[in-house]
Amino acid sequence: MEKFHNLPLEKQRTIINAALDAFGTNGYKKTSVNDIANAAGISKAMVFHYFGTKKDLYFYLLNFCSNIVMEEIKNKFDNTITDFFERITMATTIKVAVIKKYPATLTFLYSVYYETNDEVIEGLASMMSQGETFRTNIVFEGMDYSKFKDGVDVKLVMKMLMWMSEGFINPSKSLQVEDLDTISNDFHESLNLLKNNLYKEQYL
Amino acid sequence: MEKFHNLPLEKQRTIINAALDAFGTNGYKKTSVNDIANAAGISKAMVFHYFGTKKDLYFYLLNFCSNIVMEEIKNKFDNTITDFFERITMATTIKVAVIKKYPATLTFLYSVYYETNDEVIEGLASMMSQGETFRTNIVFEGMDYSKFKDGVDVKLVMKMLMWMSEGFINPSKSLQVEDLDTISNDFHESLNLLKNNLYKEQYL
DNA sequence: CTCTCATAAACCGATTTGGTCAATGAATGT
DNA sequence: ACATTCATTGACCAAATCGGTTTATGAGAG
Repeated sequence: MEKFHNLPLEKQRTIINAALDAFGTNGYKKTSVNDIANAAGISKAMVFHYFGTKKDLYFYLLNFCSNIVMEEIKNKFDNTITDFFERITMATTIKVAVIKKYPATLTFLYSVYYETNDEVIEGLASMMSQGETFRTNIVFEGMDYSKFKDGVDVKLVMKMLMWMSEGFINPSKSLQVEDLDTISNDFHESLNLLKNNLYKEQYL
Repeated sequence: MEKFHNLPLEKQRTIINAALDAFGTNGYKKTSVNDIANAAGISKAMVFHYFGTKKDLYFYLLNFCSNIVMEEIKNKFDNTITDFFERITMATTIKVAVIKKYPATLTFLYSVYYETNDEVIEGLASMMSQGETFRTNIVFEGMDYSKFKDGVDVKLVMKMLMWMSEGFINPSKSLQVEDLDTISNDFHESLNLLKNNLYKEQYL
């Protein structure tokens, strides 16, 4: 692996992006090392030279993405914030930051979650449950629901926002990084719109 | 093709579902006829027996799905409805109906939209543009935006709803058909919530 | 003028690909 | 009872692709 890390950072980025994108969209089995090499603009032999085997590469990426996400959470997550919309905004900001670093990170992790291939699932189980509980905790735990107008079904609002953020960072849509700021602005404006209309007036 | 249509309908369904699912999740090139045969519980030879070639099957499915969607639109679409939320509700109802008929229809069509394989793209271009303009027309054309409260950015609401419906029918999420009614109920309730809070009082 | 080492093309056996074909066997007509 | 039809499949085919290795090249460091 030292071989890989001796490369110029830009080249590392290119290769990692190519690999994340390939695995993320096609899964472990359907992704060939050739796919990755071609997308990265290097020869297939180099991939093996850097990472050993296809499986090694896969787990390297998994570890790599986990670190990115966790680091971003460590930097940006503030559990003292109890306001519903601020929490969501925070979560989205984290997502956007991750995507800006390596665009296919979430697509890849998402695909890992649904991976079924025998050669890799064994190494996945532990990490999965961990991530799952973490994710729900981060969004749901300790939030202040009291600011909503009476009659507003907060669980429903939550679901709406889940759907929105799923559509918002839809993997399949060839999301350009340049558009990301525009879109995330729209998203934050949407949150404001909701807040303005669903919170009691005293909290606006 | 007569061969295929002589099969019991249930078996046709199984095969089509398997093929739509496979092509939809893995694209044309990465989907092998074996994948489809195995998922459908028949031998690979039968697939060729029924459909000729892999490419023939692909275009058969494309035509099949287009028909399903268009038929459902013909049945359920009412362009005299100008109310924003009723329009959205209608569109969603159509989507749900399509999914109930053949769960992978939209996933498949979505994947066709992003297909890049040389062997098939040529046959796709015309159908694509057609579907695109149709879809935007169906949602945007002739809608009455005047019922919203002043200050509500209708375009933004539109985007929200787009995101919601994307997340709502997220292909990757292993959406069970049994859950579909529950989820679509939630979706409709969400629409009501929005309507109640974004429309001028006189229109509630 | 070496020695090292990143790199890619050529190569390896094994598997998989799209597609065919012969053999089976259940149904049908006579 | 026998012949015919035909859906179905496992075996098969050449060609491509698979994960992975090896060899040849060439630029850079000592």
